[in-house]
This record gives sequence, structure tokens and C-alpha cells, in this order.
Amino acid sequence: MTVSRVVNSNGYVSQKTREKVLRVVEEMNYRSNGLARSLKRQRTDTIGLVLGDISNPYSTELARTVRQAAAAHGYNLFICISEYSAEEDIAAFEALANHSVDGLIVATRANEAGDKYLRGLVENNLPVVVIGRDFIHEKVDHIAAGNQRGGFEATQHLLDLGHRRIGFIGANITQKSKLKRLQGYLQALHEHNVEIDERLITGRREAQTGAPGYSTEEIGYEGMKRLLSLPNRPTAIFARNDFTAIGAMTAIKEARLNIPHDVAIIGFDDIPLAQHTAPPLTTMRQPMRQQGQLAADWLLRRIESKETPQRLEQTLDCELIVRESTVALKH
Amino acid sequence: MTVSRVVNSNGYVSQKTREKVLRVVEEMNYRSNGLARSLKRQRTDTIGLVLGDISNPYSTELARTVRQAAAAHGYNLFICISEYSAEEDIAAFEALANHSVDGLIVATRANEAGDKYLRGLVENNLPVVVIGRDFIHEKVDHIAAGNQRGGFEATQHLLDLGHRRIGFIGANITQKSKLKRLQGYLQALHEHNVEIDERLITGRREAQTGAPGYSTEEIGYEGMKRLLSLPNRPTAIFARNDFTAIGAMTAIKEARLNIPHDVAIIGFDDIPLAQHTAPPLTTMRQPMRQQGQLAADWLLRRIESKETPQRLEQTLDCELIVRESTVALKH
DNA sequence: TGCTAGTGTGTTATCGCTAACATATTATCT
DNA sequence: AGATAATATGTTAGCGATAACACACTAGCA
Repeated sequence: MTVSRVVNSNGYVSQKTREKVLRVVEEMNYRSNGLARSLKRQRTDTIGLVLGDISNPYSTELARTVRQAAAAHGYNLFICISEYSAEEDIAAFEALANHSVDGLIVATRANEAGDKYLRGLVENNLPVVVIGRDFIHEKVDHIAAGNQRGGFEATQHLLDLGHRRIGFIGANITQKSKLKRLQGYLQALHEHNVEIDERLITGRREAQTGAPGYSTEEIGYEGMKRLLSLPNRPTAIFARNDFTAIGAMTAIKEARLNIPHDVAIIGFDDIPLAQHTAPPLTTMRQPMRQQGQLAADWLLRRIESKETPQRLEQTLDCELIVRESTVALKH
Repeated sequence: MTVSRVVNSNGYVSQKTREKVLRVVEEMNYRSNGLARSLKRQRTDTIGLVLGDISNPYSTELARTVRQAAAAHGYNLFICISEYSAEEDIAAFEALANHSVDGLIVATRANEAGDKYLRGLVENNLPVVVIGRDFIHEKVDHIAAGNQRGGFEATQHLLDLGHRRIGFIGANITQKSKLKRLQGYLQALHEHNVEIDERLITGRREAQTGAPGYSTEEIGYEGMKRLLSLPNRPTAIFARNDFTAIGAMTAIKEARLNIPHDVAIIGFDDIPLAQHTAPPLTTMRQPMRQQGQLAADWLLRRIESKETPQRLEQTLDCELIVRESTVALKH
């Protein structure tokens, strides 16, 4: 008990005893056992973050923000990766739950088995906040970027510039019900009475094993090649994210076409690189730091409040960043 | 005890009792307490990975590989970020140690306080493997990429192409004792009897708070601008990493100079994007997956072997990937 | 029938810590 | 001096799991 008092600096300990304890601690290279401590205290001062893919600057920025916010309140952050499969999702939840994290931020894609497991944790009173995952629960706060709205505005930007044949790269039309950015694209075309041409929508052929879970340069490159080989090629491209856009730009340049005059292109996310492409990439900026900050704040609120607080939900707007890869269509 | 037997599926339990237990488990939404379990069993089946910066594809690829290897052996992976400060380093070690991870992979930069803390953990018999961190300890395996050798070969590639005024972007000369890639550069110039011009070596002006810990596009861009304004500008650039190279390329293009004919450039790391720059970037490929795989294998060996095994150490070669951003100097 | 082996369940002690309480010692005040 | 408060240390119990052991009970067999 005295040792406990010394190492935790609480309660009364005489100077002499303290020194003696510290000396012996040093000699024995004693480390207190955190498991036992947490077991007794019923908290770990640790929160967990489950990410789908850390290759994505989106995740990266999120993680950094969450870590900072957590640290500022005295919490540690453990990050788990689940590469977008249900089992890995569950494995991550389970690992973090087994270590009794005080709360969980989930930023992976929804999937049935994962949702079910997560619901079990929530109902066991584990504080949870989700980011960009369709998971509705009375005890779970929800944060998302306005992806559909963003997709709409990105497409509208191209429409406003006079484009009518606008390609979408990064998803297959079969996934349309899921991908918000694609939905925004479809909606914008619809509102402008532009007929949807499914040949202009292209994405990954099939799930590549070992590939990152998000849309890559590779997909952009190949998708663009496909679109360029069309009899009536698009004059503008909306790429699902900036990586995809960058791959598409490579394909456009290889075809000796000019960006933006032959093909205009807009990306999504505004990764740091976007301003260093040639030409600099027009894109929709996603408020990554805001999402991370909000998630951390809300989670800590849940952890530290005595009774279960009211559910919070917010969708954060994306911002159009016009650079040089888009320009008005010449007639 | 019977419940324990049911949930862990070991020992004898009658069908009837098992069903009853499972039913009640379901009803109560019972979850076993992992802390208590780990406390009793004296292991957690979890390993920790401390990364300096997850924005870097280097870290990212490492993490993915380590996670896969760990999962294959039934271990979970917790990732902690320390943005290259000693306190954060220590906070990460402490958090993971407090959760009694079975082993630790450390891939952050060396710093005195961090090393000291880490040494304490090692001497408390926590299995540790370090990647690319100068930390020598009899009980700690060591993995690194041949950064100096890589820097040497990158520079040599430029020298072989006839370049003599070769700039280095990504470090200040004052840091020279630390940065292996810069050392390789200096060594190569020295061996080819090229006089070192310190004005050709440039990096970040001062520590930017909030910026990632590694060298960025920003630094490349600004560094290149500085080099281009020199009275006798370099004909080739060795950028400390691909991001820096990409930023430098932007600056070169802005100055309406041609890559590679006016200024050749080589990067380092071979991030996925390197083949999608304009022109595609010549670079040194770092064996990231190999490093992660090796680290995981060695750590698991340490965890699972009864007595302390022999120290292992390996430096993995980098590979020159010649693309289109370098070309022989015209006379 | 009695013995053994296998099956099913319960009890105890322990992992290492700390909240809560108990007690002893010293300092402070009237 | 004696009462009170502050300081210092020790004791007990319990966090929730499980290894180890103990003890029933059942089945199979000679």
C-alpha cells in the first residue's frame, strides 16, 4: 500500500519512506502492473480507434487529431486496423474491448456482423462514437462528412463549367446504393437533366486481395484508360478520391491529352499532395481534423458523464477547392 | 468456473449446462473481463507497435504487414503514434506496457529519454524489436533499411549520369551526423572527388508545430525554390523522400524547367504515388514489407521462446528504381 | 459386485493492485 | 497537559478471471 502511495503520489508518505521505496523500485526495476490496476480501478484511461485503412491520409489525419485530443485529456490512444473485412472489424472491437478501453471510436465501413458485435458492446455500456459509418443507435454519436452533398457539389462544379459528359471513377454502378459520393453525382446529373450513361461510371474490376481497401491510383489509371477508349469520351471526370484522380491524370497525360482543356478532373478529400500535382488538382476538401476533434470530444463526454447522455449527430460540410485541373468547357 | 469452461470451450461441460450457460450469457449480454483474464493468465496475446508518424506510407505499409503477421499467429496489434517527441515516445511505451502487451515493435526515432525508458522495459523482460532506430541492446533485435547505402547509391546514380552539382533536400547540414541518407550522399560525393557545397544542402527551416514529423512536399517545394535561386543551380536533386521529391518537382515545373533535362531528381521510398508523378519518379525502394515481416517474426520468436534468444540484426538493401525523372547530363 | 476410467461440477487460491477502513505517531492548539 | 487535527503506515477485501485440486456421478468391464 505504501508503495502504491509512492508510485501514484497520493496519500501521506514520509520523505524517508518515499526515498526508500523509490530506491528499491529503482534497484528491482519494479513496474506496477497496469492490468491489476485497471482491474481494480475499473478504467484504463485509454480509448480505442478502429480504422479501415491507415494508408489513406483521411485516416491518418483523423488518427493524429484524435490522439492529440485524447492526450490533452489524459487518455492514451490505441489504434487498430481492420482492412475492411467483417472478421477483422470484429477482431479489432474484441481486442479493444478485452483490454477494457474506456471508449471506442469506429471509422470503418458498416457490415452486418461487425454492427451486431458493436451493438453488443454498446449495450454493455461501452461508450462509442462512429465516424462515417452507418450505425444508428440511441447510445452512439454519429459524425460524418457530407459525402453525398460533396459529390453533388463536385459534379455541379463540372456542370456549371459546361460539362455534360462527366465520368465517375472509383465505383461500379452496382454499388450505387452504398457510395454516397456516387449518389451525389447521380443526383446532380439528374437535377440538371443530364442523362446518366452507365458506361461513364467505372471502378475496380473485382476485389483485389492485398490491396488497400480504398480506391487507389491504380484504379484511377485503369478506369481512365477505359473511359478514354470510349467512342465518345467524357470531357470531365469526377474521381472518387484524390488518389484515384491522380491515377486518372497519369492516364490522361499518357494519352497526350491536356488537363484541364481536353479532360477536366476533380478529386475528393484534398490530400496534401493535391496541390502538388500537375496541374494542381481541383477537389472537395473533407474536414478530417474537425471530424476527429468532434469524435474525441463526444467520446470523452460519454466516458466522463455519469448517466448516458443524449445522442449527438453531425454531418460536416465539404468544401470545394478550385485549382487548375478544372476549367470551363470550350464550345 | 463452469461459465469459464463454457466460454473458453475447455474442460468437461454437459450439453445441458452448456446450453443453459449460453442462454444466460445471451440474456445478460455477458462479456468476460479481459483484464482479469490477462492478469491471471499473464499474457494478453497482443503486441504493440509504436510509430513515429502514420502519415508516412512507410509506416503504413509496415503496420499493415505487422498486423497481418501478428494475426496469423493469433496476436492482436495495437498501434500507438508518437509524433517524434520524447515524451510521446515514452507515453506510448508506457501505455502499451501498462496494458501488458506481450511484445513491442518500436519504429520511432531514437532519443535519449525514450531509449532510457525502453531499456527499463527490456530489462524487465519485455520482448522488443526495433526498426530503424539506433538502439543497441543485447536482448533487442534490430532491423533497418540500408539508408546510408541507399543514399550512397541514389547519389551515385546521379553521378553516373554525369551530374556534379547535386542538391540534397530534406535535411540541414547540422543534422548530418544523424541522417543516414544524407551521409550516403556525402560519402558518394566524397568518393567521386566532388567538392561538397553546403548551399546545395537544404531542409526544413525550423520545427513546424503540428506538421508531420517527416519531410513533406512543403519542404521539398520550398527547398527547391531556394536551390533554384542559387547563382549556379544544381543539375540534379536527391530528395530525402518521395514526398519531398514531389514538392521539389512542383517548384521545378513552376520555374518552367524541364524534368529531367534541366533538373534531374531522385527520391527515396518508392511510395505508390511515385509511378504516377509527371514524369514518373526515379527513387530508391525501401523494403517496407520485408521489414515488417521480419520484425513480427522476430518478435514472436522472442515472445514464444522460453529462454532469451540470441540477438538478431539485419539491414535490408534498398533497390534503385529508375523511372523518367533522371537522365544523363547533356554537355 | 467392485474397480477403473471418464465425465461433470464445485471450491480454493491467486494474479497485482487499490478503496476503505483502522491504527499509530507526531504536531498544533487551547 | 490534554484534546484535536494532521501525518504516516498497515490491514482487509475485492476487482473477475482461471489453474489446480477435490469430489461426485456414470459407464464399462472383469
